[in-house]
Amino acid sequence: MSVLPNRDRQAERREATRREIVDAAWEIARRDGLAAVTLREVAAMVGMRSPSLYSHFDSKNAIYDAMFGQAWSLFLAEAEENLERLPAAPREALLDMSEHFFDFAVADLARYQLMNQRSIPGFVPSEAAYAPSVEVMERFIAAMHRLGVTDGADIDLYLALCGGLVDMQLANDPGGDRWRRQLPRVMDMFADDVALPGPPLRRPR
Amino acid sequence: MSVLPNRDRQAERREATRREIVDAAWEIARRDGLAAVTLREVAAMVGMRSPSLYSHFDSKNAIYDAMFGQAWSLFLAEAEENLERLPAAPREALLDMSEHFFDFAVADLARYQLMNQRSIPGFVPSEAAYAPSVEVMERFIAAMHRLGVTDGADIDLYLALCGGLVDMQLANDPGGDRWRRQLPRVMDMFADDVALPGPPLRRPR
DNA sequence: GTCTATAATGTGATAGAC
DNA sequence: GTCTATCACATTATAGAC
Repeated sequence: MSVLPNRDRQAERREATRREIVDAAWEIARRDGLAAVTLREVAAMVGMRSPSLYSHFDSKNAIYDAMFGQAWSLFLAEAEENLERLPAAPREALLDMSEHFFDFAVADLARYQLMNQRSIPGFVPSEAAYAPSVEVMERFIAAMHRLGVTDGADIDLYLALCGGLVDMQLANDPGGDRWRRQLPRVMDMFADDVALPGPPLRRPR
Repeated sequence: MSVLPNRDRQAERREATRREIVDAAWEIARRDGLAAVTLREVAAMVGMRSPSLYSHFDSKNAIYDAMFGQAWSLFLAEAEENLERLPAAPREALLDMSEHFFDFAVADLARYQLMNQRSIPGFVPSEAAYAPSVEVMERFIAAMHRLGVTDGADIDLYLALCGGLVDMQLANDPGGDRWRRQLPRVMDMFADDVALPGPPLRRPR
């Protein structure tokens, strides 16, 4: 009878190479912008010629797709962790969630553009790469329900508030905290509007 | 003595051609995305070969630069108009401004990306193209002052609120009004927070 | 000044040898 | 799985006709 190894070393090696390629693409994207990624430079960074990349990815967009999925998977893992350890007080919990999202977004502009803006013409994430972002959304909505926020419009609003602060921070004060420090104020405005209990996060004016 | 014509017909023709080129670029950008603009297609649309474009623009980025300047100049013209005819009631005025910005932004995704997001690697707007956006900002701040909003942090917040709703609308409900219809609510939240007088725009919950 | 013709360089992608 | 060779095409630039 044949004896199968319990680990597929070849598949592991292959996965490691795919990861190397994706990491190189991230490095270029962070340095020069998402659209500045070229297959030649990616290949050079991992010690290949560009055609060899096609043994690992079907196209350049397939690399973007892997980057998209990886970014959302990472955020999903962080969000699971974050949502489990939320403060008991609803307003504190809101602030905690928003700060976590904000810091993740602001840490990497290229990543944020890939995850949340459609800046690469023709790139549409695959079902598989999209899945973790759906999962994030489901868990986020569940967490909001536990805080007492159940109306879809309220959740839409919360997302717009966080996203707006992030966008301004990235566009007009990268590396600073001019918009980040308004998070407690905005969370209070939101909590007041949806009538969440508890003392305000900051002193009223 | 020499008689100079009082109109430079040649310069006029030249300006008209530049405008044709920019319009063609907008058409492609709206159809396929900002980064999908190619000199070949632009040239073909205006009946030229691509090298001829260099008689009118120094580079592809110079075309983006003209587009950037044109978009902000158009918004400046609209904003001047809008800011002159604001309702007297501060809350109504806030809503009016935000709806105007929102509708302008949502009407053209490619234009919004060029104006407000850095999605073209290496493209940095020139001083001249940037000028109208600075002018918009100055006039907007003056208008806010007239409404009684003078704190820089409050103005930062207002911009983030509007931008956040726009981004969500464009990304998650293009063509719809899922976030637009929250504008009155958000304007009330803001007006309450900065203690603007007047009745609320919408019925409190 | 404005165009056509052409070319140098760089890009994503494919075919086929090994 | 990686390479060489090559493709089709875009970008950018120069030379020269008109």
